[in-house]
Amino acid sequence: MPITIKDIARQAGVSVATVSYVVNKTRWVSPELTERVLKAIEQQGYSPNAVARSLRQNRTKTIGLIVPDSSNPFFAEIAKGVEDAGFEAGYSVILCNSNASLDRELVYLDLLQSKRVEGIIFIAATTQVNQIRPIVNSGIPVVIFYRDIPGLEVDTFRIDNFKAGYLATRHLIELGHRNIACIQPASPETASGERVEGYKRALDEAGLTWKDQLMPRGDNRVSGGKAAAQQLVDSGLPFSAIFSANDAMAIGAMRTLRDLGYEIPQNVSIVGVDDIILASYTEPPLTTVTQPKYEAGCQAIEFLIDRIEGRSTQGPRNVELEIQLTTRGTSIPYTATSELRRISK
Amino acid sequence: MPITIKDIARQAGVSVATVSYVVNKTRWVSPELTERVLKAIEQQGYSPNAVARSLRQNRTKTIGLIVPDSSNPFFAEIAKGVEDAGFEAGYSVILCNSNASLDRELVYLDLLQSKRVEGIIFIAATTQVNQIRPIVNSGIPVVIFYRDIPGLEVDTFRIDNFKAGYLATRHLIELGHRNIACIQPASPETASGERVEGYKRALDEAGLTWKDQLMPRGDNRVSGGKAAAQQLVDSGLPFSAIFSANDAMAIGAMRTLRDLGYEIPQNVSIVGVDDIILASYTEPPLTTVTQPKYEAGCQAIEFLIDRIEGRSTQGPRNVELEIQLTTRGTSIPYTATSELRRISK
DNA sequence: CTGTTAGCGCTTTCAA
DNA sequence: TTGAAAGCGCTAACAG
Repeated sequence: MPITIKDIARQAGVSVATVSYVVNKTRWVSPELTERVLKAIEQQGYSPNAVARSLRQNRTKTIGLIVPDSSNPFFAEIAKGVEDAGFEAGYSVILCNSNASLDRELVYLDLLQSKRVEGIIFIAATTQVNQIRPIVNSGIPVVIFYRDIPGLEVDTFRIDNFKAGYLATRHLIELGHRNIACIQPASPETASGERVEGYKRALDEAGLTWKDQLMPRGDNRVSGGKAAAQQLVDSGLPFSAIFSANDAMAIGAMRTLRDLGYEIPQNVSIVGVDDIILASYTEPPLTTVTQPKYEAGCQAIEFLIDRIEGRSTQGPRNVELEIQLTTRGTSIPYTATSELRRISK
Repeated sequence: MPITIKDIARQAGVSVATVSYVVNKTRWVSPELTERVLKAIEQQGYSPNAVARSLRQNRTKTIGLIVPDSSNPFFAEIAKGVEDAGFEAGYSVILCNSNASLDRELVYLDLLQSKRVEGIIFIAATTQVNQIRPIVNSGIPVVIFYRDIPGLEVDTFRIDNFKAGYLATRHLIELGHRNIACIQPASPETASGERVEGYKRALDEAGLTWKDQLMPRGDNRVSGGKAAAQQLVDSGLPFSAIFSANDAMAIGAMRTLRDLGYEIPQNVSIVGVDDIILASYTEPPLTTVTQPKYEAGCQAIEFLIDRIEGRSTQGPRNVELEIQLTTRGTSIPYTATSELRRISK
């Protein structure tokens, strides 16, 4: 039996309306009454019931954030941006991990709608995002990350994955590498599949060819990178550099190669994509293609709030996040030792 | 103007009560009516308003999670556990980053209370956590991490920080190290201050002495570890091993030492505490004292729900999380080369 | 300048 | 087996 507005009104000897008005400073109230109200609030430790307010005003000041895995540093950065900028604007965020499960995405989408969040930031785990349609049609603003939903009026944030792959590969080519392997994502349908296309294009333009045996697939995690690197070595083909479709796999590959006696970058150069936090802390630090994460999170919720508060009513905006090559320690010019193989220890 | 229960009742030709009963399966309704209701729901795309329900039932099925920084992998792991176990139990979580600001903690505490969350998991940024008192007294269940609040009826989760420092240092002593430095947290009042006490005790027991010059302070971040390592080297005193009060500083120290020409672990062994994700990915991987994070998050929300649902009404439970030494690559036996200094590059 | 009151959408008692 | 209606706590007309 928590304290309600009535209790305060009673003690202060005013109407509930007056209490509401002083709490919200939403109309002029005489100093005397104001003081009596504030005193009563203070004394009783009154905390206005936001649930009731939300029902009445039809505003929850809450948004939902759906990510595949909030403990993945990449998404954690985005989430932090969302939370920070949301806080500034007076919005709370409900954190939802889909764990890359479509089912769970659906459950959460329903839940968020039911809780009447005023907007949703959706980082879908698969390209199959049509599930979002009913929500969008119901009129609640949505921002989608890294996915394209043709024919849907939503703001989207994404990077040019093709360009990312292209930039990374081009960098290796400019360093003089000719035999450049590629660690691909498990499924070409994933967003980072396009990164591989960028890789191919860069090779093409340089008059180089790509070979299936030098393009093993991984599961997008560190473990997948390890397995892929093993395949690469097992193929027996020469290579002096690797483009990995993401940092996690690049890091896995680094570990395996080192375990097999290769030195990085002396024997093989590696470039990733994403610039996850781990990338700065490998030894040597990983050269990668950076994209904004925290900032993207901030911007996403700002877009959302713009729509929520009716500040932006035009058609969908598609933001292309800026990417850039961050040269660190894993990529060096091709030299005679680049393809040297150490004896396995 | 979203669809309400009335709209469904009207179309189905039943009372709103009946709609409510079929939606919640909370009393028997004849198959005919049930079907009519479900059809109407389907057709109109009705989503029950959880806000109204919460107001009526006085239950929000929501908990608040306050962490210093959700993008810090350590807290991110805990948060993931909270979210996962919360989801299983049907609870949503509002994510709150205090950014280590007392002010922001207070704002969030107020906000959560206002939103009528049913429980709060609070990872305070400072030891100054009395701010939580009013909330606890208001009757809402709270779980506190890593802090002690004498005289307050809250469940707490913590690790034995003294033991962590002791275990780590003991390990180095057993490896034959005699000159063991310590990188301390900036403020001895922080929880990890006790870790330093454990360090001292281990030295004492081994008949070793500690010197202030070999105990520089850092700011608990990677950068602080770098500065501290520099101080250590500048002191000119010999040391063959370092105990760092946390992993972040240990990682910073590793980088600086390596930059100064030391090899790790050949010239100096390092042990940290926390086992943050980065610790597995340094080169070599960091020896550290591990504590459960994801599991602790799960358990914390389960405790909370036990109280919320009245399943546990006894006095406060104080959980001591199990810690253990995880030996990886940065700690090796003392040898003649352990104190060798490389020429700075 | 302040108070009265309807009503937000839902659950649940009570009555039929 | 179902429905009518009160009421959760608050806001915001409207009235005075």
